[in-house]
Amino acid sequence: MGATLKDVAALAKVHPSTVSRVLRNVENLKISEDTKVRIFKAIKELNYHPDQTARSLRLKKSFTIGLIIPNVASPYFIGIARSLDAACTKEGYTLIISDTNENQEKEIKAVYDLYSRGVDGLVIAPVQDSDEHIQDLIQKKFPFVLIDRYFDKYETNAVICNDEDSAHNAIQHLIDLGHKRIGFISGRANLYPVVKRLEGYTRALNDNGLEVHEELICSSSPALDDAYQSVIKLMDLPNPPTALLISGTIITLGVLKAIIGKKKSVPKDFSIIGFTDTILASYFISPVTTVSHKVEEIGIKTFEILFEHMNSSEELPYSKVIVETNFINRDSTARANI
Amino acid sequence: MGATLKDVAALAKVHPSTVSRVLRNVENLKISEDTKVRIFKAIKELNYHPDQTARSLRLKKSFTIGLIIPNVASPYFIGIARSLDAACTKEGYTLIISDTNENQEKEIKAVYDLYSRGVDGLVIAPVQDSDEHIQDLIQKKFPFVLIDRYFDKYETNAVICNDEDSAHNAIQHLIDLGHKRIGFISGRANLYPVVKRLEGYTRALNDNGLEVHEELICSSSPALDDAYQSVIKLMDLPNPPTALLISGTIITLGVLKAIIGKKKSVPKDFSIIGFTDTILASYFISPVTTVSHKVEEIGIKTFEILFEHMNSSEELPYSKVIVETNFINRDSTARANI
DNA sequence: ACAATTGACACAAACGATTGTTTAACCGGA
DNA sequence: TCCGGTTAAACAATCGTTTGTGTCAATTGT
Repeated sequence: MGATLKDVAALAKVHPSTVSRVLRNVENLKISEDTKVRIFKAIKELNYHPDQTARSLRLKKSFTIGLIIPNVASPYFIGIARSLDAACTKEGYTLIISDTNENQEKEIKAVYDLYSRGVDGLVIAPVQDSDEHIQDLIQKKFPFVLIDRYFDKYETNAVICNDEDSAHNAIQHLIDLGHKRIGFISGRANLYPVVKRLEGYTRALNDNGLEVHEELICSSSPALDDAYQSVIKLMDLPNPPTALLISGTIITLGVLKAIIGKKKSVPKDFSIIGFTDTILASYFISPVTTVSHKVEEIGIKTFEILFEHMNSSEELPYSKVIVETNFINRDSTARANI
Repeated sequence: MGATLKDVAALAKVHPSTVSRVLRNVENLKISEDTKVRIFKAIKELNYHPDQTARSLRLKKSFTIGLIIPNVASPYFIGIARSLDAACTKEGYTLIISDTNENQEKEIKAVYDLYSRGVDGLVIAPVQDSDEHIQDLIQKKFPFVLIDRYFDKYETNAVICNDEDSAHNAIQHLIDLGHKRIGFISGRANLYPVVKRLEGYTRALNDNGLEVHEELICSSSPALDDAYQSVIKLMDLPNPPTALLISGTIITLGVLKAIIGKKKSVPKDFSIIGFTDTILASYFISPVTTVSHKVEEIGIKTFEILFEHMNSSEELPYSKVIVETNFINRDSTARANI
């Protein structure tokens, strides 16, 4: 590599430890102006950059945190990543993003890989197919924060959204427009947000004295074409829904594809509300009314919690933060034409 | 942290070096089955994970590579990142993504930060406002590959696209449809791909005996609203263009916004061709015909080159790979109505 | 039966930085 | 002159691995 502390020390005719102290600006330690100048000159001359690996080893701290998300192509997770990255940078941390592609094995590998690499903390949006690795982190008292998804069965740090209420409100909106047969399209059914949204959906129907029809609830894979197939099936029902609540950006595209494929239109034939907003939602074939997540806030809160837990000497209680959502109306809903 | 080599060695009643050799499966060194078993048992029991930081320090190799891109929200760069990440994982490398937000200062910081952190190689899509840090890497003989963008003034490893030809073909397509006034909308004009596309644009017009009108060439910032403003101006010209070549996904959205804002439609009033495809382009308000980049291939080629350069003892010549593009017709172009 | 080989491991020095502990030089005061 | 107290900087151990070199016993060859 480049120059080391020793090289700098040799050039400045001092001991490496002195260089280190000057660089770290150690207090209570007098260093003469003269040597300081010599040291800084040597650093410039050799273009010295401290070896972070050696520092990490010695300090047992890497100023690095790991982010494990299921899909880096998702505007939602990328939004969180950007916000988290900004927060990290501000405090001198580097963010390592690991993409699991919704694959549990990859997630487990990522956790242990990043752990071995000595990250100071982890942020995880878990696949939720298994959780022993999460429990292992808990038992190791390793600092981490769950985002978007959560395990009801035990406590952890977490930053999640008020999915239940958001879904409830969205459904209420559709009911207020006169819709009675409302479909629910989502990705993998075991994901925490999907579970909560479905609870909100069910509660809203119940509150309004409407029946829950199982055949209107479709959980597919998060793939566009699977969502497409689900919606085609819904539309082919003898008594198809007139409105849809859709969980996820890519899935929303699958829904649009199906509607267009059937020569129907939004909101004339179908009212739809999506979950997870992106700037792109305004520019879809039909702009889509969405429940928008505050990705900025999620990233900031997440870092706050993680930072606290990483830097506290005592053991802190877990924090569970719930971030509110915004309802963004883009007129993809209309009064039911009865 | 967790258990160390020493702990494992103590439990297995051997010397740490023996554990290390067993783990690394060193050849030419006989270890009895018995001790091997004892060691693996100890590893299991202590749930030992080697400290990569210490390994990196000793080996002067971190099995980590850094990717520096201007925008993690861009489907194009994220596509490359995913492909690169897959290639890295296959070879046991971890990818660190750093987002510069098209900011030169951040890029420089990222380069030195990752360098200090001991990445074994870098992949950079440079902002191209300055390049001393790139020259510094060259001089240090540090392995890196430029992607998407390139500096004509010196040689480096690079994986770029045939932007000049692609633009030429796209324009030819429009000319064949009878268009004579064709606009060119792009982000920052100094970017290599933009320069090359503009060259292709100009060459195509010349080839067909058409004049290049400076007022039809707009380079804005890469922001959606700036592109929007540019197009509004174009449309307000006394003699507006009938077709547009657009460089970039977000910019394409700005163009669509402008067209819709003016109550015009695609391709009836304007034929448009975008650069940089994404799965989303099919689902835009108007599906857009695009020049599609093979992000998969870019990622794979990039890793190949970097891998070679990282692991070669001798000094290798630089590789410059040019990846072809695909023209994806989504009927956002039509015959000019003269 | 004795030297030479080899199998199976231990020892110790690195990698580059940090930090508690010494040391050396200097100054003032008695 | 000698002692105590500062000041300024050197010394040395350490973080967890890796790896060249020793070492000691058992085995082999003659």
